[in-house]
Amino acid sequence: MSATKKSTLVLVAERAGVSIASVSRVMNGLPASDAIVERVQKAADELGYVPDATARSLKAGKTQQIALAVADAGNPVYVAMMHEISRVVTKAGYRLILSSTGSEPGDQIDLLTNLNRGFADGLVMSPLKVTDELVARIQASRLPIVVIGSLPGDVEIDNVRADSVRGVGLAVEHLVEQGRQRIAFVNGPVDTVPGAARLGGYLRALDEQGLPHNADAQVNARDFTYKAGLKAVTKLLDRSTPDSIVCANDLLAIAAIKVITARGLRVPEDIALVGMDDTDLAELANPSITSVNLGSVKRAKTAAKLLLRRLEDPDAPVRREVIQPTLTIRESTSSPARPAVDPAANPAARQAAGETAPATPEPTRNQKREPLL
Amino acid sequence: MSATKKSTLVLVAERAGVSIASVSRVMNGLPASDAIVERVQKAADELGYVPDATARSLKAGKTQQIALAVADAGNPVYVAMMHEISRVVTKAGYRLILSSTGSEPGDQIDLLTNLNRGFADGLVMSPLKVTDELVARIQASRLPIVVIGSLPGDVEIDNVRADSVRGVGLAVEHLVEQGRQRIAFVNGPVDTVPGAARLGGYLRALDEQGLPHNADAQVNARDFTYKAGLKAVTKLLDRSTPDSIVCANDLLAIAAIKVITARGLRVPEDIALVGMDDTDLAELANPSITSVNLGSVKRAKTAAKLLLRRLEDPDAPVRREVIQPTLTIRESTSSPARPAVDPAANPAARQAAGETAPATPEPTRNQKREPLL
DNA sequence: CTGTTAGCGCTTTCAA
DNA sequence: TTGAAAGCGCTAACAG
Repeated sequence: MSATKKSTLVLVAERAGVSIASVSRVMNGLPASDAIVERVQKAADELGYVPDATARSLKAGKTQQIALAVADAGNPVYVAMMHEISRVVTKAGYRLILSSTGSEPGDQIDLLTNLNRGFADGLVMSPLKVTDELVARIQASRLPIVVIGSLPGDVEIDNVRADSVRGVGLAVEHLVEQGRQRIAFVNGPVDTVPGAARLGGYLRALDEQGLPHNADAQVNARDFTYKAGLKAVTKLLDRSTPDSIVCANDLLAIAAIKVITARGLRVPEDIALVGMDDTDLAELANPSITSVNLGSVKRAKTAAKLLLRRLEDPDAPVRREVIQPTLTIRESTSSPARPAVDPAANPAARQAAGETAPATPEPTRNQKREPLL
Repeated sequence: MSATKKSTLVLVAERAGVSIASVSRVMNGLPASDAIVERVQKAADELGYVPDATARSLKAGKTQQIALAVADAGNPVYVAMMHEISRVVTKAGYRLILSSTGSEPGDQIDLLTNLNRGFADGLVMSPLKVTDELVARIQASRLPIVVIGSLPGDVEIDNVRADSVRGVGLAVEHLVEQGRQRIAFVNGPVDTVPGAARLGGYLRALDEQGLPHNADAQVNARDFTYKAGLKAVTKLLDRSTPDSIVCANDLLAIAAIKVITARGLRVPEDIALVGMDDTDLAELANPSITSVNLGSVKRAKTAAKLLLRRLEDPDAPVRREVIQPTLTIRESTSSPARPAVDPAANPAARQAAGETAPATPEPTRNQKREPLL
């Protein structure tokens, strides 16, 4: 299986007939006479010597490793962020350690304790739930930590977050512009940071648009997954007839497509759909999903850079960055350009007009309205 | 930002009034008198002492870290494998280092050199392309390496692979059973290990089924991505009229759905579809995609365990495992089972049967067919 | 049972 | 310029 034994400074020094200090200098490009450089290089090559990372770390007090902790590793948006962080820190000469944690604050706290073992020089984390204790622990940490996601008040922690309130606002505004009035909301758990923020954004956006709040038009999935989304959307459609839905992430939006089309309704004609996170899934979906881009990649990149900055300057002032959202418009909200305005032939327009049922019978009506699930 | 300075064995020893050896023993649960245990524990608690991982590593010659190198980190199947490996090694007390590499063998070779720096105890890798040099380097590696994916001949490297030839066979057989005869194949690059294997499987399966080879019915996407898939499928449909397509992975299959529906054709009625890898995407797609499960999670798990085994027994015999594929049947190949009841009256049932539109004209039909792209 | 001591492999004064 | 030597924080002989 394996081969040549591991070679060390000492071995190289012996072979080159110099001191270990000289070998070290040559390996690090420090000044040395040509003669020594040459002999050391030769010996090192022959022995296939490469400096040991652990020994270096011990000596330097740095590991060149950065840890990443995300709660919901199954969500494509975190995968995308992970890749971006990996890219940035690798370029800076760091290795990335994946510290999968559960979604509970306790898990993250365990991780913080563990971090003190010094296996990494810093941490990027994106907690789904933030408790006072977690915040306290982060602040008390000996190692630099950058948090992705909203943090309460004015805690002095390097932080980069999305403006998801504004993000939901963009979604709602867009739908209103498309003539939608009954805008439902499929959220994840509201005891999570994103869940709470997105709900707040939804309610605020309704107010801004002068639309009424309607409890029946809101539903919370058990978590931010596709499966939970199926249940939530089913529940939603069982008790209300929205002309559009804002989903708190793209997975929930995909679930919405499934449920909607399974009921014989169409996206976007009958129900328009906006997702959030603007992950690859939004593009892959059929129809593709208009999605609020919360700048996940940019957040990831910024977070990584913030950490690198603090690593080289521990006394730099704390930075709290907010990434502005944008809206990527796709098929799920593209209003069908209908030539003649015959409400009966166009359920979306009909609903937009605030009419729940036409006075005259209409062929597809019963089929479409019939509750199926 | 930070807080209490780092505390070491020495600090704890001083505070407890004992030797550092005693502290070490207590921290490691080695025999010690109750009195000492108590005093050390107290001192350690007060100082918030946790043993330093780097120092331990240097002493022990082990890092408790495992590196993972996958070429195509964007592909959901690798993400799934990553999670599984993370799960398994974490449970065994290892940290996982993500070593993203490019798809070229050169990148992987660089990584192997780097591995010799000893930042990890072992490596799990899944190279997209395998050259003789890469194989040689793996064999010459001082550290245990497990390769996920096919390896040439009988090289003595711990290895776990999928039987993708059989996998494609399952797909083709299934389609034939569904009455499909003109089975096209959308592959990725054939200069990759999976690309080559899947092509081989396709040709062989055609032979076994007594179906003719048809060059027009085969196309290779530039890579295994959605985007490349769009192009490839477009090209395919421009020059042939298959009644079904086997796609070399789920991303390509999703691309196929897009292109097919954009042309006003239906999946599965006009063209049935089988993907490969059986990722979450296959379930999320609309219609959901029948997919060959190549045991990615099981492969990942097996690979991780193989590595752990070798870590504790470097002289264990080399193992080469093959994971058998299965087929997960979903909507994209479900033959429309027409119920006695009038399908038009029940859209959900129609959908569940995998039928997007009935054969006979029906009011909403045209709306549904309307291509959105 | 407990303390002393010698390294793990490296970087970095400090002298020469 | 080069070498000798002192540790980084820990574990594991080895004495006592």
